[in-house]
Amino acid sequence: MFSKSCEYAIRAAIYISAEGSMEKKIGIDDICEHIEAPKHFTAKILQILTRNKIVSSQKGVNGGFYLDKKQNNKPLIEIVYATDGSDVFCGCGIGLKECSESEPCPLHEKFKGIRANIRSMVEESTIEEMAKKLTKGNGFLRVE
Amino acid sequence: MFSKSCEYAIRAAIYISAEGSMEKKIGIDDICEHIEAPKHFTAKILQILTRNKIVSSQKGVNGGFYLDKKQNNKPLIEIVYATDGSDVFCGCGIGLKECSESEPCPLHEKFKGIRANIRSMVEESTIEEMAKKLTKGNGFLRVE
DNA sequence: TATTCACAGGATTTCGAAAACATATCTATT
DNA sequence: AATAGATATGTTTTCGAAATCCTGTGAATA
Ligand code: FES
Ligand code: FES
Repeated sequence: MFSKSCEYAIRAAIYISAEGSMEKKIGIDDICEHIEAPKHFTAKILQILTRNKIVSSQKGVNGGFYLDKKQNNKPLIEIVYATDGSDVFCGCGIGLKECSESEPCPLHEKFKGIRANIRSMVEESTIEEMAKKLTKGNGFLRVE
Repeated sequence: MFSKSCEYAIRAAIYISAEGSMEKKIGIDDICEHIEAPKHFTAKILQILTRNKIVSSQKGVNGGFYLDKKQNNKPLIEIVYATDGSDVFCGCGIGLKECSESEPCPLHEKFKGIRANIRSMVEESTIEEMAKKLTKGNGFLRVE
């Protein structure tokens, strides 16, 4: 459904939101350990999020990643767009070059509802809301 | 969501159901042209469907693929299981090693509903029903 | 101002899904 | 029985996502 990049991106953003702040920036090693993701690859993905102003970063000593108030309130869909583009929300469920109402695949009617649900899921969930689950102990970003 | 193999498999099965019969078997070239899929790769996938008794095949002159009455009534989920396994129906939405109720990811509650819908979609749609859309002109397996 | 820490960014490698190839096997037809 | 036409099967190649490596750049601190 989502690419690995996107999955890591969502997990990383939530972790940074839960653990970090303007005063307490989170380093890449810390992030990767807690979300169980490959370091260099994750660093690259965080670059993308930073360029898209979804997370903030600070170079140098005591540097790291953090989210400001505005960024905390962003919905997850922004992360999906930044990493995977809009394909998830408009592609055909069984691989037709394009999904259309005029030449729909046999699954189209049932699938477009699901696609809309996926969109709602990431559109209506903010990074902060997800982070709150972590803090409360109701959510996890890695298992074991 | 589904792998390329699975997408081609679903499209191929529906096409065979719509166009073929015990008397009129469908060849690989015919199939690939009408569902716009790579020939050799699709042949390999049809092997899998044949081994899993989802489609029937006949070698030799005038041979090809077809579906008997029982096979026509099978739900698409059997194709998904044969090609992709059960991961789609039980994996975590943001890539945790495993999805569990005891250590759920922050998206778990919202995602498991979507996952169930995907399952219903392929569980409640039979190959024959999908094929019927083609015959009626309400469904397509390739665009342009 | 020199040094060190941590992110930024380009270049490269790895790995598995996707695709192509080559050969074997089976069957209707002559 | 020989042949031609079709699927079956094992092997190899391609390609892009995923992951790594290496160097550059900015900021804090001593
Ligand atoms: S055409 Fe397949 S989902 Fe719309
Ligand atoms: S743990 Fe992520 S979907 Fe269940």
